[in-house]
Amino acid sequence: MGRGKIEIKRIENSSNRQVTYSKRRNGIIKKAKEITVLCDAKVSLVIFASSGKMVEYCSPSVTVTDILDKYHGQAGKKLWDAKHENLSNEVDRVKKDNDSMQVELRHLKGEDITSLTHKELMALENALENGLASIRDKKSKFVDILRENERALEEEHKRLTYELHKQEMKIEENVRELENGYHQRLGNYNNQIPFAFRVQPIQPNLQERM
Amino acid sequence: MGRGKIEIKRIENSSNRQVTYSKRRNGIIKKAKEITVLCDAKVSLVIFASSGKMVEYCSPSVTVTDILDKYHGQAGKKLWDAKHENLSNEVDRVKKDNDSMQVELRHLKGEDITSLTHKELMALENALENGLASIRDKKSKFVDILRENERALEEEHKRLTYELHKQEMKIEENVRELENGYHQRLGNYNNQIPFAFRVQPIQPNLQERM
DNA sequence: AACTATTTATAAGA
DNA sequence: TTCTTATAAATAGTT
Repeated sequence: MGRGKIEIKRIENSSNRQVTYSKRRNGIIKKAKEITVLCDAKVSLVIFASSGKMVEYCSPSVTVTDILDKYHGQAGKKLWDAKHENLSNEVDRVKKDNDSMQVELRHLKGEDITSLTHKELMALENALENGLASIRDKKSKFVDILRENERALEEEHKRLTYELHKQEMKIEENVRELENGYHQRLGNYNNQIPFAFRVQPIQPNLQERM
Repeated sequence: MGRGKIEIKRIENSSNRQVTYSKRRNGIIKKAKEITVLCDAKVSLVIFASSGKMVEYCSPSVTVTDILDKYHGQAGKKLWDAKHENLSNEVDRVKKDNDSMQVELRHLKGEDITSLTHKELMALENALENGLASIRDKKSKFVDILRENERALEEEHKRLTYELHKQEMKIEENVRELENGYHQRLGNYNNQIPFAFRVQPIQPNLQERM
């Protein structure tokens, strides 16, 4: 890639060699940066000129630890971590917090999101907020209604039970009276009963209100 | 240097990213070898794919030990700092995660809903939908229970009404009989009444079931 | 260090 | 992954 093709062998002219070194070194470092960004890769690059001068490139987040791990197993990591025990502990602690919150979030959250436009989202947000609010409202009103219905039914039941009981008492009284021969009071008694025991719907509009 | 110019930014398509990684990794290694030969340089090159897989190139006669020795001399401190910085960054990053999750939780609970970003809104939308679904579910179960209670009460009411009606009939019959002078039947009649009108709780566990 | 003719690398498409 | 090929990028040699 130049005016002429070159063989890959040591450049004997020291000045040319120096120039080529400089150009290619920059080229390699540029490539290293690019692959880091383009491909999510991590690069550790160290180049020594024949003069002994060193240049290096490390992707963010790549450390010597990574290289040490390769050559010395976990020893290197442990060595470094020992010096950063506090920091590591904090990382672990906060990560634990993170995990528990992530669990909580996952419990509260739904499926993945398909791509929507901003406007659609805003509209959806409003709709959902309104929906939630009105549902909560509706729910609580509904519950109130049902509770009221229930209360009314229980009321009615008590009343009927009471009326029945009263009825029973009167019957017993009638029996006693009849046995005592007070025939003339039965007519009055009969007139007192029917009103209380008319059969009628208790909550005729209950379905509508739900 | 391809069919089209590309921006140096993360390649989102993972398959393209993998292919590009593979090509460029080979390219960088080739360049490293070339500069080694052409310019008498020494190169240590370690590349980690995002998958974690590592490849490396070291110029002949350069060992990692050599490089580490150099580091200890020239750049050791820098690397130590870099390591420290990485940990600090990680702490910061995880703490940031924490904060954002806390905010998200608050949002899901309906607090601080104003001023949300696009993504937050999308996530919130889903969460709200799920919340709605579970509320509806809970609501409908609750309604079922109340409906059942109501049905039972109406059942009871009907039964009581029926019993009262029966009672009334019998009373009328008694009246007729009394008027006709069938005094001896009243003793039997009196024995039939009490069972039906015992007062008892209709739904003793109603509160629990709500 | 700039310039540019050329080579080389590689993005996109099979 | 590998091959192909049009094109972008790197760079050898020159100024």
